[in-house]
Amino acid sequence: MIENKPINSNPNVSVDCVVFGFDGSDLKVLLVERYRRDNLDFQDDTLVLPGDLINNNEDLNEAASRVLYDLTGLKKIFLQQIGAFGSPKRLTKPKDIVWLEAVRMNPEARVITIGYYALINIKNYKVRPSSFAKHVVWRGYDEVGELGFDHNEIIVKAIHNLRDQLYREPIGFELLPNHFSLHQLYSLYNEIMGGGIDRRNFRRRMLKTGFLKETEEYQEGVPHKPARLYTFIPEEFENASKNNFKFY
Amino acid sequence: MIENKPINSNPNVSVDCVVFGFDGSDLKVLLVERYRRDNLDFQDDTLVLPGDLINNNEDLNEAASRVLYDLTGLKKIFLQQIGAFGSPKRLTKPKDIVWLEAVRMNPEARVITIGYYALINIKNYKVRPSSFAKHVVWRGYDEVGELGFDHNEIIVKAIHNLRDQLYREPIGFELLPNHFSLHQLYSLYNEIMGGGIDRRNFRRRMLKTGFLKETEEYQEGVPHKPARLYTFIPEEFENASKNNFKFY
DNA sequence: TTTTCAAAGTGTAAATTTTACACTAAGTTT
DNA sequence: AAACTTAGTGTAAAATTTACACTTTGAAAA
Repeated sequence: MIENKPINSNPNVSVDCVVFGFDGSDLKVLLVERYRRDNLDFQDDTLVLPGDLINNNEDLNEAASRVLYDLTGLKKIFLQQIGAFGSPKRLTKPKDIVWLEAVRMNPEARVITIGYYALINIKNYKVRPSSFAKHVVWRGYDEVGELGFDHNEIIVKAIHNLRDQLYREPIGFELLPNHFSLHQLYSLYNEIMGGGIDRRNFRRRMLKTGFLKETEEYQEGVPHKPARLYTFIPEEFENASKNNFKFY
Repeated sequence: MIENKPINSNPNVSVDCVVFGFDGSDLKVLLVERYRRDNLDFQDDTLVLPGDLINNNEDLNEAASRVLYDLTGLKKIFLQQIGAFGSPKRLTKPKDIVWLEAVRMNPEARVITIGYYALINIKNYKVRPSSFAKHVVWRGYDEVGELGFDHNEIIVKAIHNLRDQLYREPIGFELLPNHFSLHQLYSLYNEIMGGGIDRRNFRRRMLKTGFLKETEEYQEGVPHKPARLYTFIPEEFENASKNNFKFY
């Protein structure tokens, strides 16, 4: 199936997105089965990151947003560029070549990809009932196995970047519902940072920042004392950022 | 002057390098006068970052290294990727278009550039006596004026990245001679971070890290007490990095 | 040779931040 | 009513960070 892309698709530059989601205990990554996505007529169980060639008239961020919209139906997803991946060998695994020849108009073309990571609230992402969803799968970020192309490398970089940002920018909230318990927030941080965070100290520190506001809502349907829900106030964060703020 | 580039030069992807140098008190950036570099027959006083289209068979880092080698004669320069810049408008200033039409085989091509920053010991960079050097100029990093293309944006990103890394990775030493005084190191950090660092505390902290070793050498030719020179021990840094090291 | 100048080099006490740690409270299920 | 599960809370010790000023040393000038 050779692509029927817009003529203005650029053969040399693509974007690939590491979409993170948090299910309450594990940090997951969204992967696609490329042979099903692309309706190939041969078997190939390779998983890859969602991605595509860019169009010549679109910005890189736009391209990444487009890819995510096509995949999830979501707009305004949190997106962060993590850099360019351009090894001349990045598309030279045997299966990758087969795939390129089946799908690309010029399979020999040198392709540089721009990596992004995206954060979505996994609850907002409704798996579409159509065949569309059949090629999509969530995997624990450290259990993805060997992906196609250089996509393992991109995930590693994305994780680094995510950890780096987690205590500098208020990005964790992107992965949670609008109203969340401190336990959810704690689990998220603890999971992303690889464990070892003290629960009480974490709670104190987060509250001290002043950009969590308590709501009058509580957890529901849990078989124990329900936790109070909090919400993140972006304005307070902006404020704090101006005046020598230290998250941690 | 249309370029006589290797055929395998990729029309859609370039690299641009923000080369930082430190002269003892100011952080400088290396810029080129593009009309002189490219022997154009019209006047154009625009300054730009050193950069070039990549070749199809070379890695992105290789391309950046090549650009720096061509410019400075130096190999093994410290290089760090800072990301891709790909706005469709990034080459649309009037003067930029004139330049593209004079120099590029396909001036309309969409070009994504991969930004790098490089750190060099300014003393090692001998301005070549030939005409080669005539198009090169050092400028204070915050006094570069309006550059061609989107190169101001790239510098801003480079500075951010540099500041970010300065206390995490031992990159400051790249800008200094092998043997340096603590005063030089202090000035460097203080300049890059925008001032306000306490001199005594800085000295203590740096020594405490354990990856500075004192030499038996002293400053020479200064009209006051000569400072002891130190040297950076990469092995000690690697060591410290493994065991929960915190620079700051 | 003495004085002057400029930067090198040094220590401490107070404030702040970080860390380690365990029991009571509240709601649900049995 | 008892048992279970997670929510929610405080403190003291240790470590780190901060603020701050005088003495030393060598070269240059007088």
